[in-house]
Amino acid sequence: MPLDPLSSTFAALADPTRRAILARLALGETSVMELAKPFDMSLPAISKHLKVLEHAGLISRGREAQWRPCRIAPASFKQVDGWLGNFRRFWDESFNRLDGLLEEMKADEAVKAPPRSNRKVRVTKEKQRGRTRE
Amino acid sequence: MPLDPLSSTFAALADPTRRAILARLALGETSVMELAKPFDMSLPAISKHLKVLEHAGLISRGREAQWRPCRIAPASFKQVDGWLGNFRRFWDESFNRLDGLLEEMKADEAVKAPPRSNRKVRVTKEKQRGRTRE
DNA sequence: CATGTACTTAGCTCATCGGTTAAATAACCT
DNA sequence: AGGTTATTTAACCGATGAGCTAAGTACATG
Repeated sequence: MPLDPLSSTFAALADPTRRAILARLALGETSVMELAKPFDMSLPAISKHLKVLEHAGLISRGREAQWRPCRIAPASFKQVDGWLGNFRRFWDESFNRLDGLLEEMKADEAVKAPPRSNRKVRVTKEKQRGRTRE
Repeated sequence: MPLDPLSSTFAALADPTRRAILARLALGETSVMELAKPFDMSLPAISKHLKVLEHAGLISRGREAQWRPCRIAPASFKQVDGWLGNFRRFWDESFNRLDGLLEEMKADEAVKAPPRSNRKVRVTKEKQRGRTRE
């Protein structure tokens, strides 16, 4: 019965109302009432959607007096992107060129420049998104 | 009744069996029988899963004699990644540094090197993933 | 303390989903 | 033609999911 995290995250994303809520939250933290406004739907329905999103790790909630403000939670988004990365080579042509490019950059760096900052090393590590396995 | 494309794609991804099938297909095109082997599940069940994946645009299928080989279809993956891109700033720190970095690179390039290849221009355009709106 | 505001929980309905078995279809191989 | 292999369709079942209304909880304020 306890669905694995990735499954519950994808399930949560499979609903347009919930994706719209996330889109709203991308603009900033807000209350349940505020989130409910755009939808022609009862408040309990929204409440359920929020519970699903929370359970999926896509949002987190605080409490401020009688309000329960919601905000985007990064972790599950990151996990989804990580999973998606296993397939990135199928559709992102620049992804396939990236290894070569990084090699070239590192070679350039090593020969012609002292590490005047660590930014390029960072790039080699951080831009290699989407290669982690499930 | 006709769910929007993004919803049916996410729904299709919300099942571990289907994600496992996709993982297998990432290794290469193969038949239904082959795909079914790892699972303790009837063949019709697999057939249904494949139909869901196909409907979601995540796979496409050919026909070769009595086999109906399946392969990854890029389009829906790309769409998911595009949608996810709207939220990338919440979890990918390098994403926030990317604009600055690219500016710096272009500046460097313009001053110190003739365009011995177009690779860096390409990067500025193609690495700006995840900024399209739904 | 009483009332109002912001939510959540409970209990219901109906549709969809993931699985089953049994039967049908399709293409190949004597 | 008749059999084997690969895959789908049909019909069913139990569980889950999205929506509703009505009632409950929590905090704030007059």
